[in-house]
Amino acid sequence: MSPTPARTSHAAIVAAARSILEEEGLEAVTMAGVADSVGVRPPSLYKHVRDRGALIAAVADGAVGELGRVIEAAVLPVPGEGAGEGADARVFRAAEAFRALAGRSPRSVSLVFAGLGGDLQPSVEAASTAARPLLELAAELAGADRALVAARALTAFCYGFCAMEQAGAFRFGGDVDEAFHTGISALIRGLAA
Amino acid sequence: MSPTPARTSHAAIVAAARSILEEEGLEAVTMAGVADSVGVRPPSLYKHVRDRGALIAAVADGAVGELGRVIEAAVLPVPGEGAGEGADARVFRAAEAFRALAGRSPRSVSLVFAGLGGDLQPSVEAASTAARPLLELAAELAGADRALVAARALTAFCYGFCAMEQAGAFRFGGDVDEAFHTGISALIRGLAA
DNA sequence: ACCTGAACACCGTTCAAGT
DNA sequence: ACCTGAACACCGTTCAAGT
Repeated sequence: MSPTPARTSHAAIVAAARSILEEEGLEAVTMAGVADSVGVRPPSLYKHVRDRGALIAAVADGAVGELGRVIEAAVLPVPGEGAGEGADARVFRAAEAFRALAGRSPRSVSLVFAGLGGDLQPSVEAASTAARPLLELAAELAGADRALVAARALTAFCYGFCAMEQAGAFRFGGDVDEAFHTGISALIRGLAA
Repeated sequence: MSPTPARTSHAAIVAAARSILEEEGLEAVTMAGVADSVGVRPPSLYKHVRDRGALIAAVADGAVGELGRVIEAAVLPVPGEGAGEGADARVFRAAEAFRALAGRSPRSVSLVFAGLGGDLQPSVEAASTAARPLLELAAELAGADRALVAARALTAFCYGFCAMEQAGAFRFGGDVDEAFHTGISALIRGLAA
């Protein structure tokens, strides 16, 4: 029926863009490069995405979704722990999961929080579903009235630390793992007070 | 003597690049735009800077220097405070100074810590002289053996928070000032323990 | 010694033309 | 309905030619 069946798809294009982003950096996600990677010519991409900005925002949406799922899984109380774990231990695990994802997909994570210099962010819907598990846990840790404030502080620390780590900003030697663990523990302790 | 006197300079070029960075973003700092702004043609820039990457690294060097001076000033104990201030109050002021600079020059600050997606960072020398005042103060706060770890945690929180704030990542309402103050206070309290 | 125009390979994006 | 080549305005960078 259709005169020309689609030779690619929105999903394939976004996936190609994300893998180029991680492997070569944001300035390498080029309409020509993405087109090449999905096997069409650059102008064809415009049948599936509005422009380069919208494509990058779609990548950010995917990344924030993955971050939300990773944190949601990390936050579950581990079974067989007797009376159940404290919120502090579960926040610690969430922070470790954040950092592990940042280690695997550093540029996607930067894209989510800092837009990497552009102004394309994930959609508010994607961001708010991703944030829910941490917000609930933050309420347990710091009280319902301070949940938003506590979640923001935790996220800021994790993002800032991981962004600096991945950018190679810790250049004076020393134990970077220890700095992360000391920092997140101090923050948790201070927020629980 | 010289057949053609210089019509611009390294300093003027870096200053123009920085102001374009802050006003229009990193992708707008273009060799053509910078050349136009200092009154020469693009090829002339290559007599003063190696290439666009080196120019942006020079902007990062200037920004990290300014950050160091701003923190150094904020960290001085205020005179006439009786027995002298605690390290906690002075760290709090340093964090506020960081955030104030990030409010004035958000893209320069991101450039310093995250390279804004590229891999051009400030030089190690510029970074280490800028870091010195905070490292000394961190030693007072957390003990000499934990100074580096504490300084890294404080910097990560400040940078992460400010980067998110400037990127517009706090989109669920609430009081952003309160989140910053609560977070930095919690971190200071936890690190002092 | 510095500046310039011309040139090169590359961008993102549009559009008329193909199937 | 989707894909394509050609075209446009723009990048960064090089280089021979001017003064």
